[in-house]
Formats: sequence, C-alpha cells, structure tokens
Amino acid sequence: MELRQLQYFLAVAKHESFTRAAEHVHVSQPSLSVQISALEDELGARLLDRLGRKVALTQAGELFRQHAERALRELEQAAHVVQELRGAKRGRLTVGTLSTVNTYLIPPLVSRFKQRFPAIHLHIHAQPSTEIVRGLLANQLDLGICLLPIAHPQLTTIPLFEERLVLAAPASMKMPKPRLRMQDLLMFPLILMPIDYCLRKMVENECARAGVHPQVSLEMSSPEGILQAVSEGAGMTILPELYVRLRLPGSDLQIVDLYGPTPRHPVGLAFLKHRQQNLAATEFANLCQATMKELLMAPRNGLEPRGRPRSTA
Amino acid sequence: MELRQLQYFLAVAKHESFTRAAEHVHVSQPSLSVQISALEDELGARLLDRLGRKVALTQAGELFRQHAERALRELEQAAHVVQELRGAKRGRLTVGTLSTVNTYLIPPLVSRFKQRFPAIHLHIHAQPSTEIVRGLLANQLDLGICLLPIAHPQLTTIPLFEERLVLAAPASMKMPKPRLRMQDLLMFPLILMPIDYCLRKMVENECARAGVHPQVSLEMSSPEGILQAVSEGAGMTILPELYVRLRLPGSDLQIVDLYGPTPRHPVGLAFLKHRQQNLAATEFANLCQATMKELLMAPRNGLEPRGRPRSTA
DNA sequence: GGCTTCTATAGGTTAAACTTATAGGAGTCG
DNA sequence: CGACTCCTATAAGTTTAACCTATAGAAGCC
Repeated sequence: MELRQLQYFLAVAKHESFTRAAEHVHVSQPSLSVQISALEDELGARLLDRLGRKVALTQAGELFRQHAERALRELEQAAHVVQELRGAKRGRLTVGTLSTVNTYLIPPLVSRFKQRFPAIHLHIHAQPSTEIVRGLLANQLDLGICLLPIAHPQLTTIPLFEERLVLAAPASMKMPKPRLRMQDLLMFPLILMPIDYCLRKMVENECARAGVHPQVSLEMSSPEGILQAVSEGAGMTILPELYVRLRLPGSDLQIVDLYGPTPRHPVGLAFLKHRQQNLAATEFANLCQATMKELLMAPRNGLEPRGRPRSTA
Repeated sequence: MELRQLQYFLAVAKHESFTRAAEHVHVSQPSLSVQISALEDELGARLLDRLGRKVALTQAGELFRQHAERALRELEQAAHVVQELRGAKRGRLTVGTLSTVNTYLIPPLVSRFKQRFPAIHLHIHAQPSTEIVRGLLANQLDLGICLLPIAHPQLTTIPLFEERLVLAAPASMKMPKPRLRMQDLLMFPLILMPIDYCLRKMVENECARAGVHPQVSLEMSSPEGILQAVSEGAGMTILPELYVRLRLPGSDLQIVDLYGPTPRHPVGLAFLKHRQQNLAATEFANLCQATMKELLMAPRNGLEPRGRPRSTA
C-alpha cells in the first residue's frame, strides 16, 4: 500500500471517474488505473465498480475510504504540528537553571520569552549545576544555565557572565572599608546555607581559593531567609551580587565588595552537543544573553540604590 | 512523504538506532538513513537527534510519531475491514424483492442466511418490480428478486422459477371441476388488490392474455386481508400459488388450479451487470436458488394439506 | 452503424529506492 | 594516547517501479 495509491483512490471516489481523477492528481489516466488496480489486488477486493460511464464505490470501497481519509488527515496533522513547532507556535521548552540565577535572570527573561512565544510551554527547574548536567545528559532538559567550566565532551557551553559573590551586611553596620579583603571575612561570623547546598559550596570554594576558612554563625536553607536575617542585624552573608542587588531597594542591606581575590565564577548556557535545538530553544538562549547584558548594565545606569561608586571592571 | 519513510522512522524511534531499525525493516542502513533524511528535509525539521551511540526523538519527532502511528494504525484497519468484508464477517446486503415472494421465499431464506452470516446487516425491501429495477440501476440495491424478463442492458438476470397464480376459494365452496379454465373466471366475482398494485396488475395481465375481463366484487389492499375475506366466504381471489399454499394448513381455503393458459410469470434474480458482488451477495443468490428449489419440492412431499392429487408439471 | 467516452493494456523511459563500499565522528580499552 | 569498535552519512552503481504515449476494447449516444 502506498500513499500515492490512497490519494488516487480518493480522487476517483470523489470525481467518480478515473479520467477526471487523473487530471486532478496530475497524472496520466493509465498510471492512475494501474495504481488503483495494484491497490485492489493487494487488498484482495474491488474498491470500485466500473459502471461504464460512471464509477461507484463498492461496499469495500466505502469502508476503505473512511479509513484512508482519516489516515491522510492524520498525516496532514503530523506535518502541521512539525511546522508549528518550527515556528515556535507550539512546543515545550525545559530549562534547568541555578537557583541564584533563577532569582534575577529568569523572571525578566521568562517575561520577554512569553511575550514573543506565548504558545510555548515553558518549564524552569532551579537545580544545582550537577543536576542540570545530569538532566542535559539524560535529554530531560533542553537547555541549562550552570556553572562553568563543564568538562563533559557531550555538552556544548556558551559563557554568559561571571557571577560575583559579595558580602551582604545590615545597612546600619558601619564597615571599616568600602571593600573587604577575603581574609577580613575571618573577623565576621557568617550566615550561610547548609553545607549540602550548591550556594554554600560555592562560598566554601571561593574561601578556600583565598585560603580562608570562614566562621559560620548560622545556617539557613533559604537565601531569602538569610537576607532577612542579615537585614535584621543577625550577621552578614555572602551571596551572588545581582541576587542581592535586586533586593537592595527598600531593604536595610548594604553590599560590600570582596577582593583578593574577588570571589566569582563563570556561568553559562549548556546543552547537548548533538541535539537539534528548535527555534524556541535558540531564541531562549539569545534572550538569555541579551537580558543578562542589560542586567549587568542596569545597576550602573541609575538603578544603583545608594549612588555608591563602583569600581568593578 | 511516503509510508515507507514513516515505517522507517517509527522503527528508528522504537529501536533508538538506525542500524538496528534497518535490520528490523529488512533494508540496508544507508537506505534507511537516506529515507529518514528525506523525510526530515521535507518536514523542514529534524525528527531525531543523532547522539553518537544512541538516537533520540526531538520534540518534533515526538509529536510527529504520535500522528504517524495513528495514521498507520488507521491504514491497518482500512485493510482489515476490507478483509472482513471479503469473508462476509461484516457488511450490509440490501435486497429488493417482490411482495409476494417476500411472503414465502424470504422468511426461510433470511433464516438460513443469518445462520451462515450472522454479522451481515441484511435489508429486505418488498417493492414492485419496477421499483426494484430502479433501485438496482441507482445502485441502491445489491440484489433484486423481480419479474422477468428485464430488458435493461445494464442488468444481469438469473431465472429462479415460475410463479404460478391460482384461484383461492372458500374450502366450503363446491367447485364444478378440480381445475378451472381462465374463461370460467367470468362466472365468479373476484376479490382483488387495488388497480395500482403490482399483484393486481399481474392478475390483469394474465387475464388479458387469456382474453378474459374478470368481475371485481371487492378491492382490498392486503393479500392477507383478501385471503381472510375469502376464507369467510366473501368470494374468491387470484394469488401466487406458493403464497396461498403456505397459508392453507388450518385455514378454510382451497386452491383451484387455473389453465388455458395457466397464469404464470417467471421470477428471477437481477443485479447490475458490472457490479462487483461480494461474498455475502453471491451466497445470498445461491441460497435463494437452493431455498426456492426446496419450496417447490416440499408441497409434493407430504405438505399437501388435503392430499388432493396435483397434476402440475 | 459510426462516433464519442470511458478504462485497461503494452512498450519504452525516467526517477528513485536499493545495494555495497567507505568515509568520518565518537566512545572504549589496552 | 593510539588502536579498535560502533554508528551514521556519503558515494557509485544497479534494479525496481512509476510514469508517459499509444492503442485496444467496451459501452453509451446520435
């Protein structure tokens, strides 16, 4: 059975004539006759009664036509959904993202994406970097926003920016200097995430890199909770800069830059190297970079809550 | 888009490998690769991600697969229903039959047919011969049982038997002779069908052939009613022999043969010459002849209600 | 009976699907 | 790190089959 045969058959059924059907499907009449015969032979039954001047469906033909039409309609739909997907008029996009990035990059990004692709079903999973890598490798994620570098040969990465860690302190607290050396952290007990959290591990890594072993006065499992505690004067914490900056306006917090060395880690997009990314995924990645660039510019263009001069390169 | 391509694609989706899929569909791997590529090119989107060791469906592939599978299942069903029809395991058979024949031939015929083909939806329409011919030509009837001869060149006919007309009289009525000449009918007023009925026209035709113009004492539109009236002594009537014979046992009727000439007309099967008859129709026709033969034999084999000797050839 | 209008068949051509052979990318193991 | 294995893509040549034109053959129409 061939699709061509079905189309020819349906044309004959519609026009009640081999000759006219042949014209409509743009094929010679003998060609069409042969194909119909082949179909009938394969099915083992006549589908059409050749009644001299006209052609009529046999009972077998009637039944067969119903199914054949449904099958062809199904195939039209098959092609249609692929087209829709191509134009990002439907589909699903699953992104894994670092929980910190999730708080400042994702909200404006999702907003813009939804505006451009309202019909795309967007899933955002805040996960630690290792989980994102696992998800990408298991083909459960379309895109990941995670810590770089990633060694895995199956993954392609695109650097996005460097996420810097800063010290968040109560606004009321008078700092000895506008910037603090990493070693100065030793003086202050910190409020940090529990040890099994990604964010805590980042902090530990950066401290280790600076040869510092910080005191931990309190562990809380939510960055929001930690910032709240800090603003109430319970201590200081280390968090990603942009994360804190977004919460600065109207809060009782201040940001203190760290240096020697500045704790920072590269963040980037990652995806399976051999995966065919559809339009939605590609555009999500583009928007990701554009939105990030704006976020990095914005604070210096008047959103800086306290007009404090910044020296970051 | 070709069915082959769909089958190849589904095989790859199932086995997650071009090589193994190729083995399962009995084709070389390059052949399969080319067909998949052609399908993807036509759709304008990748359906499969070639991930080195494995192959995974893209989102487009997932969506496409659902529809492709449904389409192929629909085609399997299309072939299946045709097979069922071929084996008369489903289908519809529409038969037009003379109302007289309908009373004696059809009941036992239908019973046997239903026994052999319980799943066939049988439609029996009792109609005058002209309507049957019209129905056959309009392709609304599969088979017809009607008066012969039929001149129409598009119809094929198979003679079944000769339907004889007999005189039905009250059992109490003493007849001068066991058989009556047609001319003798002039002596008796008859109860007949109204003039626009097929059965009445037959009687009129036969009378005209014998050069007789019968008196009509009463017109009734139902053969049953006429026989009832006759058995109650209201008069006599002319009806098909087998029709009356079936109603003879337990009734107050007697049959009187007519001759000079014997009123009779050939009855046969008719169908569109170029129509492809399916198994159900063919077998109905066969059963028709077999059942008719038995009906013609039966009365002489002991079913004769009054043991009256019969001289019919 | 000749004319028109269908579908079926025949013969030759072209397109495309198939084959084998092989390149090339990627994971695996000594 | 290089050899080996496993997988898909490409290339070249062969075969199948769908297509065309021409025409036979059946059937309705004037």
